[in-house]
Amino acid sequence: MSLQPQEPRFRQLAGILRAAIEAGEYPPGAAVPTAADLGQQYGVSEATANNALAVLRREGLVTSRHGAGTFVRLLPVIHRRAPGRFARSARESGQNRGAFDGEIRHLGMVPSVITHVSREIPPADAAEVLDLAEGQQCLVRRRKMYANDQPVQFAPSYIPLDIAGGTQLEQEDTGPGGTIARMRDLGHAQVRITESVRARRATAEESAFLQLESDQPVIEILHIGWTKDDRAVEVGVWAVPASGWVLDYGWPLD
Amino acid sequence: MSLQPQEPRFRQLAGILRAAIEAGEYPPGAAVPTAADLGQQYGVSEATANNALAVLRREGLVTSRHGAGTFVRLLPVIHRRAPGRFARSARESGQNRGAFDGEIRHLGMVPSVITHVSREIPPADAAEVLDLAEGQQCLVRRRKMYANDQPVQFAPSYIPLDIAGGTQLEQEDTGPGGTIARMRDLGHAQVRITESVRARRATAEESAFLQLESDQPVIEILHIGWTKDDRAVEVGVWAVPASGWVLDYGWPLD
DNA sequence: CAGTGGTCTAGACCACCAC
DNA sequence: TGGTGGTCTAGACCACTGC
Repeated sequence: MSLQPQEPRFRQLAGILRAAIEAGEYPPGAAVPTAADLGQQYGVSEATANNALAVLRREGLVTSRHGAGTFVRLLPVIHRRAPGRFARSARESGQNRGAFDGEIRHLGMVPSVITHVSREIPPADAAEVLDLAEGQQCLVRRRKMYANDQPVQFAPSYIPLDIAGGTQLEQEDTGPGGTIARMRDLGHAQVRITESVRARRATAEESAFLQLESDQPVIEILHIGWTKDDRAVEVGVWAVPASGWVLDYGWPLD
Repeated sequence: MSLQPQEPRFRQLAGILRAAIEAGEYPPGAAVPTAADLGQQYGVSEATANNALAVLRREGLVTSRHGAGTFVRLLPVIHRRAPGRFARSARESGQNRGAFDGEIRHLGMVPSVITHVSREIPPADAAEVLDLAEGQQCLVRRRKMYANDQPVQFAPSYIPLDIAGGTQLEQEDTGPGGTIARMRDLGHAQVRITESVRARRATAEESAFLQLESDQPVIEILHIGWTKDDRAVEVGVWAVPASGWVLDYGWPLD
């Protein structure tokens, strides 16, 4: 098989491989041919074949293990149902992990979450939303979420210390109903959620945890919980691999 | 200035340029140095410098004009307020363009929209949501949206012909309140909206219109309008450059 | 140890732009 | 016509993997 000169060779080759993967010729977990093999087979240099594989890596369709090979991604796309997940009914099935649990189990995978709690100076954007003075600490609940032990979401949340200091919110396990229920108990009931979604390159921390290679972007969900007097009392700067998730939103129309 | 060997040179160089751009050293619209200049200055090959520029291109931070140079992107990030834009109050300021108009003008830019109406066989995903038989046509309202004459959103919407055929929905101008108001007049009032957001690579059509180079992904918004008997009566498969937009959602908490 | 991924260089070629 | 973007090759080097 040979390549036409109209579109760049590496892009054509990426297209051929993409089609083969989507057709199931290389099932999830399987190794795709090495750059050397591809170059041989399609009459291009190894560098060009590598370039084609890099395209697929950036799309999240394959992952490469240095020295071992290039493999079709294992994880199916995860759907996240946004408004529903924070409803009281969803929260009461286990500390706000109910929604994530369901979404992952629905795909036949085993979910797990590791929460690490600390006090830190939040990143500038979170500090601004929380209206914290420069350099002021807050509570950080850093959740790391996995499906079948593969990292799928990095979800740090920031809560002001005047609300959370010394309370159960500083425990790893916040008990039934999760942080939202505890904040309500403390007199800081959230009545409104906003989420701002964007694609951006990953931070070093996100990249390390999510095992992102090359230049795979993430989708950032800037999650904010508001009280009835419009104070932001919980801010989440959550990141998922851009290629691996679909975010579902819905609302009634007047 | 020289480069450390720990991180790949092209990535370090991309980081230096990114910092310079964000610091305003190269303001929007300005040309960044050519690959040859960068190679000279930082002691790397031209190919490596080009690779660094490719990183920034994929991030949407710069755009290249073949034969002319590489320039810092002109457009600021556009915020899209999702639930509010479809409320009756927003719709009544001019055929559903009220929300987009406001968002662009808010950035000090001039919005414009070109609508093209036709009958076509919709893409498979839209056909499935609309519950159309294979090969069956529907109405397509293809909206192309610009800010300062630069394309920013490609927004085709699909409506079944048993609803839209021969009605004002087949006109380019749907009148006050837009398609939602006309569908209500026709007895197909939408009572609920869902939107599914994902990042993916652009189709050929999207790529051509949005002038996406290299492998810039888009954010797809799969917008669905539902009637009270849970029929999907309007499906939009809308695409925006992933690097140029923030999507804002919000909802009340019980 | 050989195979593989990943980076880098030098040099080449072509298309396109501006002058 | 010269500068620039973009692609491609051949060849090199190193880190890492699995045997």
